Amino acid sequence: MKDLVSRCPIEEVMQVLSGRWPTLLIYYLQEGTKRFSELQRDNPTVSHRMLTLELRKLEQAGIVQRTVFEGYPLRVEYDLTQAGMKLVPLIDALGDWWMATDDTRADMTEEKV
Amino acid sequence: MKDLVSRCPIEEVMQVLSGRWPTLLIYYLQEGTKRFSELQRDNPTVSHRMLTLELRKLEQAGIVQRTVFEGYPLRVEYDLTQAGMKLVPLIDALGDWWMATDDTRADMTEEKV
DNA sequence: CTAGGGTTACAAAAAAGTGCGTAATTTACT
DNA sequence: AGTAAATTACGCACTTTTTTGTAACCCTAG
Repeated sequence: MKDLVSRCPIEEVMQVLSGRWPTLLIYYLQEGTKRFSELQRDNPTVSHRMLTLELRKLEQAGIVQRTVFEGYPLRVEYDLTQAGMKLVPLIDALGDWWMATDDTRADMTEEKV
Repeated sequence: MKDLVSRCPIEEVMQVLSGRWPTLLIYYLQEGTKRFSELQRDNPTVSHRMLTLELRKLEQAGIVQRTVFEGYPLRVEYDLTQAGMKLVPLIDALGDWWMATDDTRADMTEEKV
């Protein structure tokens, strides 16, 4: 992520949501408060490092709230913020659009015989 | 883009829309039919390689229609498909959300003094 | 020594940029 | 008239940049 001085809101929001993890994390956080390790379990293929990086990015973007509970072992909880929750239906709408346009699309899943 | 066998529509749609160019290209194509070179002019920083790759991806995803007019110099036109046009308001909604949540966000644009 | 939630340095992989080549016709120059 | 150059939309190979993964280390109470 370089400049983020794009003047175009769509470009900016896509900079946050682009990639494999952001929408997935939002999806899982939609289920409720989650701890770091729960998110790891929800998504076994994300590396430890990516998970921290992406959560930080979402936090900076005001989508995710990070709460640290001091004490040992350390506990950190993640939730969607108000803004993050408002984003959920928009992302869902994209998923719905994708499913609805299934037929109009060259099948990208199989044709690699 | 590796497998795209994700079973999750959101993951799949994000695989198409992720990155800097897809939404931008959709935005410019929304203005009407464009030729390759026009899109290049609309967006001076995209390399011709990326432009071809991204347009092909959008074509495969059923978002963009590519029409070749034989003859020399070769002419190729790009438009949004019906499905592509339906996607536009969803992307706009993301932009609106981004602007609306401007205040709830750690300022990512300046703080690098 | 473990758990939890990291950070950091280094390495591998993926994505993006660069520049040359191509086609057939038109325009430009001499 | 003859040759050179430009045009359009790429493809291909190569290099650079960016992103992601790996592994090691940190901290502290129990």
